[in-house]
Amino acid sequence: MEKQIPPTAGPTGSGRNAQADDAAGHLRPLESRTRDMDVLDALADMIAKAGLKVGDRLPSELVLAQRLAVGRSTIREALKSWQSLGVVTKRTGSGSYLAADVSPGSFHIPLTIKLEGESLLRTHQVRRALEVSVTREAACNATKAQRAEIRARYDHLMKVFHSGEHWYAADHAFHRAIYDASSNPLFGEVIQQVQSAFHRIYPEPFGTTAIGAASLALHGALCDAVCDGDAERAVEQINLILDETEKDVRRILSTGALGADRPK
Amino acid sequence: MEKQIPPTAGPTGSGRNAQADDAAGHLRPLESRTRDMDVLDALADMIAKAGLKVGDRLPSELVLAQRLAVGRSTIREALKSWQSLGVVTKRTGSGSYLAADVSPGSFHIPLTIKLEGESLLRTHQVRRALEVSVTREAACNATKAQRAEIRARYDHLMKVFHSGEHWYAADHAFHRAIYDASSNPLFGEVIQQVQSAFHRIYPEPFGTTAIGAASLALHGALCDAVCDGDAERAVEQINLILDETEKDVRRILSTGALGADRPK
DNA sequence: GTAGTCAGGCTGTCAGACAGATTGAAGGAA
DNA sequence: TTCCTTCAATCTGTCTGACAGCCTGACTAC
Repeated sequence: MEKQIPPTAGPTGSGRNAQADDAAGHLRPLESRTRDMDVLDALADMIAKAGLKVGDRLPSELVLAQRLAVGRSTIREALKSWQSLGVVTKRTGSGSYLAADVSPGSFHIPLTIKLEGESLLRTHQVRRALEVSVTREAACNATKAQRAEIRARYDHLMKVFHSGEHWYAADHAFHRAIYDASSNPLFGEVIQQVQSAFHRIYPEPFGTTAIGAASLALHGALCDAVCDGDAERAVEQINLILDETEKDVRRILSTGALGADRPK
Repeated sequence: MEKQIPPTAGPTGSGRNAQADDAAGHLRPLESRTRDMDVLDALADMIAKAGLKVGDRLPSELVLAQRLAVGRSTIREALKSWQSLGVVTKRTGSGSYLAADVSPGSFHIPLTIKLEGESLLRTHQVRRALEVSVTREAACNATKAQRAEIRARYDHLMKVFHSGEHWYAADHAFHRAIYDASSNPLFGEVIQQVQSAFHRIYPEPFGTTAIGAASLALHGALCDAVCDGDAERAVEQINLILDETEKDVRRILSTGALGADRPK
């Protein structure tokens, strides 16, 4: 609560030699280039040039070490970094597989979340804040093709729902179409990551029982509003949908279905 | 656009053997317990029991390896994980330092962001969505002590500003007090992480030139509104503040101060 | 009190080794 | 032919030992 910037807190020098302190205040700790970082840069370069896609296998650690002329430990530490950041997945005895886009200029930040009793509700509130914004943007800025895509996704969701199959993926695709239609793809990224955190706490697809014709109707209204470019009505609808979800979350919380869950 | 869940995509089985697919849909890949994870669990336990705080130094790798009866490589890989997740900071020749709270039940998710021309603006838009919500919550739910804290932070900011010293830390502390006053600490976490991404793209404290009496007045109005519990006015003020910031961002973008920046 | 020097501790990196998992191909059975 | 078993090559996970370079604190000189 007190020291916001533990490292490099530095000056705030109050008194003598103020000018020197002031000058030092403009300095930032220069990151000592370690070897792992160089390895990661090289790998990112390799991935781009070789055109590796998500799911593709990377060369073995031994090969990478020999090619880059570094020890295998260094390669392993570099890959460990990417692994914990979700960029690659490692399979013992098999290899390392690309799990996210490493297009030049994409980077990764870690997000720390405390898991407490009401964390489900909290992630949901964060989601709501973002969903409202992204829905408004989508309604205002979507192109014609994007509106068509949204409608197609909704039609598909409706079909899947009525067929009695799993609606989860279709619902996901529908919402994702809305994220994509907003001019800011970052919203979708953050929402999906927050949702993934949500589902890491409570793994069930969740809502399986509650979704029904009512929810589907809300989705339909949302689809119409976004496609019509009616931002206010769209926001209203997404809030209603999120209200339903929140009701589910509260029900889960009250039944205490969430126990000694220890992620990671 | 199609496969939302690349790993474990599984069923969506359309047709025969639907029930079997249905059952499999409830399965999730069980993470093979590797040694690093056990090490991290042990470390988290140690940190909790020893009461280590942010900034404290962890035991040396050698000591940890001997105590846990594992090789130093294993310790190093575990710490590498935490390092890339921002939980610890490593200093060559010195040791590993705790950089984030590892309270039992906190976990971390990676966030992938693509860095493009307008990414500064995009992170700012995400921040706005979250700031608006957190400000509203803070205005509605803050306790008396929290309101007092907010006011104290503002007073401090004003003092620092008028003294001509660096206002960056004080401004940060002021906003953070508002995050803390909302009943949902997750907002603050996400905002700060998004901001950290922002500053990784554009490292300057930024706004150094633009902040002035006008911005300070806006902060004052925000402080008053939150302390009065006037949510609507508070939201209005935070939007005005963010408008100013956004103006700065657009100025930076237009001057092309952002060049071949390659984070990580 | 400031600056130089030095020893001990610690991290970064490498090489070599081995167990266990995985995979794809060879070979045998139906 | 097709399916199943077996097996060897490959790869990751982990450990050990080693050395260079950085950091820290203590001691010393001015």
